[in-house]
Amino acid sequence: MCGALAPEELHQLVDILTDVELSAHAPLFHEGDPAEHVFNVTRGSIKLYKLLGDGRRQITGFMFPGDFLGLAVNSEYVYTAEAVTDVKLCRFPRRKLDVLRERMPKLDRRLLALAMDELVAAQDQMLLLGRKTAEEKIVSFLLMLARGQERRGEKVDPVHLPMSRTDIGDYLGLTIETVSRTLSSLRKAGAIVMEGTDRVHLKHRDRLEEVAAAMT
Amino acid sequence: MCGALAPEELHQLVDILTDVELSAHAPLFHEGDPAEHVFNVTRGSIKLYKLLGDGRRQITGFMFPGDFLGLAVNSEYVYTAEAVTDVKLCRFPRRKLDVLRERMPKLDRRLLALAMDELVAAQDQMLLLGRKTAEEKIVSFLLMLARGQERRGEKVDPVHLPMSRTDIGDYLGLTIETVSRTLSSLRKAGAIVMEGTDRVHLKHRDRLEEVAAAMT
DNA sequence: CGTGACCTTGAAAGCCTTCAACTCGGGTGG
DNA sequence: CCACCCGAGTTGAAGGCTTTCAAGGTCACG
Repeated sequence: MCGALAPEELHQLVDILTDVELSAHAPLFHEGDPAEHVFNVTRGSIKLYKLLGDGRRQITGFMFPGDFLGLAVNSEYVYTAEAVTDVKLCRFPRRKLDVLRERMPKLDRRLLALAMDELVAAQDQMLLLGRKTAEEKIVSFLLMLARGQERRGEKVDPVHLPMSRTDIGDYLGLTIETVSRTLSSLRKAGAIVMEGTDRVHLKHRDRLEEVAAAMT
Repeated sequence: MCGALAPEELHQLVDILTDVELSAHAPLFHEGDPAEHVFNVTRGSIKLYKLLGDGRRQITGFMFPGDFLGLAVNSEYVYTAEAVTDVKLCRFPRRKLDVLRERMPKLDRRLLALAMDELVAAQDQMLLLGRKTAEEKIVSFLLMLARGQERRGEKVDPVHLPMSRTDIGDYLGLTIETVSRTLSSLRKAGAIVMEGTDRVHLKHRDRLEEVAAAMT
């Protein structure tokens, strides 16, 4: 399944694509490491995060099959990447990618489109982190996961939560307790139905969309 | 001054570059508008923001001379842009840009580099919004402005705050009162010296850097 | 069936917000 | 010329949402 990034451009170079497997919670690379590879997730999920000096953590994104990662500046990764679940990735040497970009200018266009999408997502996340309440954050998160499942052609219901409550909190700027309490209150309000701790059925999705966007 | 984006690529096409001037607080475009142009700030500063349904606002960035803006998806702007101060910009039709990108593949590379830088900044901002305290946010913000002035070759001291307290709050996920109180407390602690309401002298910048990064 | 990791729930505390009043500076018009 | 007004900023006090601290529950695993 290696080659999801740009099949048409890469098929001639499959020999330098390497399949990589990681167990849940295994690190892929750390912020500041020399950025020698870029990756494509083919299976499972990965979290990207940054740390403050005292250990506070902000997860900047979760990556799912089809997603591309390996953002670097000055040849260093700008975030840490860690497997959430067991993961399969496709690895590609950055130097080769650079060579390829020279030869195939269209690749830059493709990468630009990816970067733009990520940038849009990042800005939505800023709005979430800066201005939404805990409930709005949780609802937005659930909807985001649902849309991801839709986009990848997976079943939409139930929404799957492969990550821990701690991870969810570190993604939404909340504590684990607030995440738990908010899910409970949504459940008690009938907005969601939990199936175990990692599957959620969304009820009245249109109403939830309104909550997430703070439509009065 | 039109042409800061990519002088070498664009000098043959200056005829489709248009200088634009805006008064303070004038809107440049709104989220959802058809994205017909891209812009380069040549003078003054601009804020970019997104709104929730009930009016809550998150400023996703401030743009200064040399910065490029006009991010769009599906030909629509994904944020609102508004002049903070009187502003001069260089406007470029997006369709022409697309034509140019066809002819000059290297332009995509340039744009990709810009998008990457913005993405890195966006992730730092997520860490700030999700995990930093009010004091850490304000200190980080002042240092960010200071670095911007350095990068553009302006005087570093004092740091200039062209935007209102409301704007600062909407950028940092705080209220105007918390911004004001935090600046006051930093002043009383001797960490900064205010010169009017819009100029700040940073004392012990190394200590402030530690506060911003939460180095224990 | 004990153990531990993860999750949930309760109670108290705290940081930031909300509400409110006051100050300051600039522009305007009497 | 100066009183007045208005917007922006500051400061105080009370309140609330989320965090912190603490305890208990659940489930997988050895």
